[in-house]
Amino acid sequence: MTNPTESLSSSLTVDCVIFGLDASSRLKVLLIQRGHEPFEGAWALPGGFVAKYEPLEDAASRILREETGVSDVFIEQLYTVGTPNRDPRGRVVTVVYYALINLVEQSTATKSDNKAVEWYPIDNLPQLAFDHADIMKMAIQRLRGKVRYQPIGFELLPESFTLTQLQNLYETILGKELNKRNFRTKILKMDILKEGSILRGVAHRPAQLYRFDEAKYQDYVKRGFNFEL
Amino acid sequence: MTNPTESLSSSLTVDCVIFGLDASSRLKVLLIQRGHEPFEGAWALPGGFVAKYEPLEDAASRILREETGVSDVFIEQLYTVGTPNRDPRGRVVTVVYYALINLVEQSTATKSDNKAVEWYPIDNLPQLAFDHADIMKMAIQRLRGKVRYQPIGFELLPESFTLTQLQNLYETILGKELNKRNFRTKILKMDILKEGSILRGVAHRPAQLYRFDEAKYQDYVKRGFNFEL
DNA sequence: TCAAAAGTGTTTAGTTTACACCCATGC
DNA sequence: GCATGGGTGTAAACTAAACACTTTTGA
Repeated sequence: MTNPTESLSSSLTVDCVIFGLDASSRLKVLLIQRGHEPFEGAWALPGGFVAKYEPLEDAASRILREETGVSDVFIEQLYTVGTPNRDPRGRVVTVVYYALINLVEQSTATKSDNKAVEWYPIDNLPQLAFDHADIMKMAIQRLRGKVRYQPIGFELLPESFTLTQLQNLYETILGKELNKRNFRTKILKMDILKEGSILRGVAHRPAQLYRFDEAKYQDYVKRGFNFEL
Repeated sequence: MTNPTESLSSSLTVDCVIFGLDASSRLKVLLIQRGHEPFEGAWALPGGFVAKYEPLEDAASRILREETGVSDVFIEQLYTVGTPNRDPRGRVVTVVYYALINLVEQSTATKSDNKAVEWYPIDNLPQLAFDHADIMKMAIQRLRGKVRYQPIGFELLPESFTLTQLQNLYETILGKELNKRNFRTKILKMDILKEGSILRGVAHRPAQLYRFDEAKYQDYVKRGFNFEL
């Protein structure tokens, strides 16, 4: 039952955990160094206020765009934190989103408008401000869980990718090695990839490029198919 | 980056999707009939305001307790909705939680403090107020997804239960029949149930009662075990 | 011709699926 | 003794795991 006649004044913000995969299949996250108290000098997740009539997800997309110049990428709500004293200045409720982008194709123009902005590998994060370390942990956990039964891994890769790249991605996120033979057999048997061109100009046997066939996948889903790796 | 110096005044509420399993393995949800505009007469999820210094989950637990008299049960954040016009009276941001309780053991004392309160089977819901139909859909989807890879189903059953009850629960939530033989083999092989007494006084072969062995489960989890059904 | 990564064959162990059957009880 | 769930045996089909091997390229 919602009765907003007696309204609570609190700050509503949105933070973004922006995951990016670099050229060498390292999973990174975008952090911003705080320029003032509290936590001056510490690194924090990019975030900002939700405007008066702004949908939450729009706010998240806006922040993502402001910090990376990127739009039209995977973005999804992660969790809402509202512990009363998480910000020393007063009560702040923050809706956290996470986004997945590819660092090679996207021009990762981290507009350095006099703020320090940095991509940090997720296994080597600095000290984080507020409760952002907890949030990070949650985000990674969510990514780990979700990547296994939803085809979101493709969001981190370039449009066209090799099976080895895909496997590296899964190995990075899941934190364990996978058997090449079995990985290939399994993913190809799902029949949700379409073949593209051949990646030439490498000092070894050229690889077949694939892209995720969204339409085909949706079709299979309708018929009860479940992605699972 | 959170800087609450310029603060947005908006209403922050918490709603609860309270799932309950009745004696005949029907999955139900607790709804409240609205006594005033907007949506007067329509059914809605129980909810209420977050107090000034109240943690979000405490608010959810409080509402759950107020409506059902129940505490110390499974409760988890589901999603935060904040579409600008979802409440005709102004902007309301709602953090939705879902809870799992057992309707047989818990005294489901739906304190009828002059409000109409009702348990509705999830496959036969009335017209819902606000965007609560969307929220319900999300909650069911989450329950469906989560029940397969987290041992949360036990939260809906009494402390002691038979394997048939457990299977019925899974069949209800997943919406499909499961093979008795295979279900039993699989769940017992996980070795996370401990045997209890025998359920006597029934007009058929008495059943072995089991209870979920939380400690053992946590132990297995530490060693990399993943619940999966 | 060699290094490096792409890509394939095949065996074995384990799991899932499917079906059929027996068991213990109250009425 | 029969209806009603509780509970088990087992064969066949399918997957997963493991390992070793061949292929194609640039330098």
